[in-house]
Amino acid sequence: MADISPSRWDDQSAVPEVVVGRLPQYVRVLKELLSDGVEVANSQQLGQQLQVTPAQIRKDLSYFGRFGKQGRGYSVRRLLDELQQILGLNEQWNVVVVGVGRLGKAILSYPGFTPDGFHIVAALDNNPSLIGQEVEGVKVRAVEELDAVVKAQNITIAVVAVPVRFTQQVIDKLVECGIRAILNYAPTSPQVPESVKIRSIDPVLSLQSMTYYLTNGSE
Amino acid sequence: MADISPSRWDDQSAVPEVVVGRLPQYVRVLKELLSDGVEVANSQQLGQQLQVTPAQIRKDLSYFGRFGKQGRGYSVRRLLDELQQILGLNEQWNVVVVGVGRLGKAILSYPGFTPDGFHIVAALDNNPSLIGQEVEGVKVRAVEELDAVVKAQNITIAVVAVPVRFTQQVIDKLVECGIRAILNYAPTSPQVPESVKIRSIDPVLSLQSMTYYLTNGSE
DNA sequence: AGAAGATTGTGAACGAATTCTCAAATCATA
DNA sequence: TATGATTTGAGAATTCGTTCACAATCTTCT
Repeated sequence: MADISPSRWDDQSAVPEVVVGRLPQYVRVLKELLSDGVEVANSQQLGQQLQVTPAQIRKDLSYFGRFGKQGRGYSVRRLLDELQQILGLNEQWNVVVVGVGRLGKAILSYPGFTPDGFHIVAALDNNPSLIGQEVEGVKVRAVEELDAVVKAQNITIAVVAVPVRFTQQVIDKLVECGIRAILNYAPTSPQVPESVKIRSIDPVLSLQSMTYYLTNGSE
Repeated sequence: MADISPSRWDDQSAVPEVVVGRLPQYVRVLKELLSDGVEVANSQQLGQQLQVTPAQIRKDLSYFGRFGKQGRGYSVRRLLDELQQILGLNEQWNVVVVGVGRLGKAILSYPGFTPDGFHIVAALDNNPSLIGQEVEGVKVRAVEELDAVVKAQNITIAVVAVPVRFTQQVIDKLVECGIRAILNYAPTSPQVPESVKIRSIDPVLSLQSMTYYLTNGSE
């Protein structure tokens, strides 16, 4: 069954990570077009919306298949479906939030996750006065219950919103429990094994990379 | 005064944007090392913390000067100072938040901006029942007052936390007022002129780019 | 049905970013 | 002060990502 591949280090025709990073944006735009009643769009039009070249869109899509029609363009509905399939956006993803402080509460009350299939089904904290309380319809439980909660509720994704000094140890625990995707809100760059995906939400870093241009820009 | 340059499109020895994007992370790590009492660090050690190769750190820094000593490494304090200087992090940056809904309020109450020199000095909304109220010590004013507020309070950076459908028009207004750095929290990719820097905070996009690997990963 | 026009998909060319490599510089030790 | 061990800085080599260019294919119009 398996290929008689000599070296097993690198994957087949691996899709570059930058490409995967752009697909969700394509999905966004396609959804918008669809709700505007647009049935067909070509790479030129898509590129305009997204500020990328038509060639890039075509090349990106070509990693996954042939979704367009020459002389015409892409069926918005078809392409949207395909991309959602590729990204796994048809599934429901159960999410645990670790850390129910100011930030964690804001995340629990953020209405933007659910419409895209990300369901926050559990919340953990180590503050005794929080444990047992309900926040946004989710009962807060002790961090010690992590493993049980992850297994019981079939959780695959974790959102981390704990103070910096706890971040690494929390993430280590998450990895132990088999979590393979982490969204980190703490202002630090935690270490994870290669097999685990992590993205950090870090507004201060974003600001700091812009002040460079404000300081050194045209003057 | 101006150079007699034939084409004025590209800057001198422009620093790649990816490099600028990494500098704030270097600053983070250096601050941590300093507070741990570490006086000297070499590119190997820095790279370990940051998950980048030593060569990359040296190359990145070489765009800005020669900060290290052969056979020894970098003075943590010196390098930190230099990078903060380069990024303009010694200055105080005044920030306006546009949109004081759930998200805007969370941003106003986020304690992570101030220690890094980003001061939220104004908040705008178009909701009459919010205007005039104080949120986290900042009085909410009407969006119409944008221009006056930006001028009066010497604001250079804007944070946008309005509903998607208002985002582009708000950003257009900000650009008109001379704002040149925008941190956008709305789930959309707004268009800005080249001279304006924009970064988007978009947790859903981050999640969606990870589900790709959960769906198509090792199986 | 045939011709003219549009647009994809993809190999090739190009450009950008990362990593390699090593001379030059510094430090540590005797 | 000389020797050996480190480590930087930066050109060269390499890898990675984007854009070009065009054959193949589909649409539209007469």
